[in-house]
Amino acid sequence: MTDLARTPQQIGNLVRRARKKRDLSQTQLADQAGVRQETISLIETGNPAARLETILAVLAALDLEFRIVARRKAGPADIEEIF
Amino acid sequence: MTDLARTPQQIGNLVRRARKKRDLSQTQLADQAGVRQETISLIETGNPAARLETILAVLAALDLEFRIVARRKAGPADIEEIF
DNA sequence: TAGAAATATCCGATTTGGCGCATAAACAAA
DNA sequence: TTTGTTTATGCGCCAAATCGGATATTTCTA
Repeated sequence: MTDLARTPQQIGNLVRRARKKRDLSQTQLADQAGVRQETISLIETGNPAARLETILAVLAALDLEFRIVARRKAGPADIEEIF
Repeated sequence: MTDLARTPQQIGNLVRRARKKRDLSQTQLADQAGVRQETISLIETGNPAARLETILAVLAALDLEFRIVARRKAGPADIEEIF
């Protein structure tokens, strides 16, 4: 599992994976993050216009957080992100 | 400089710092990111409702990127973020 | 201190998130 | 297949981002 998050799609995929790893439904995650199930669905499917604060709330609910780092070349471990 | 990005404010601060380190004006950064100078201003001042894709575009223009990691306790190095 | 450069604000228009509420569609299990 | 769960959509609404265009306002520098 890569933690590279360059696109809304990648972020959505990571959120979905983290949620499932914790055995949470979208509704449960939505409750914890203080948003609606619909919003989780949109984020996981890569909604590019999601609000920053919403993403942050969802990550926090998953015990995750963003880190800002220097852009690196996407390596072999990131191949999955291409498709 | 911490790369912890839990709030719109922290993200805004990091963007501003990275921009200045590269000696770019908001207008120059805005051009590179394909947004308006006003938008950069809003992001740097911690606009919580910024669009995800806008943030990503700005980070890319600064050769930065998000990484999603497990939430950690904010340590001494993150004190600045509190104020 | 004057003038320029940089940043913060404002108007009107368009677009869209996220809300409440509701339901359809997809999936899994019995 | 049937039922229950989960996820994706839909409608109307309000708030706000972002845009084009422009201007205050703060900051720096010559």
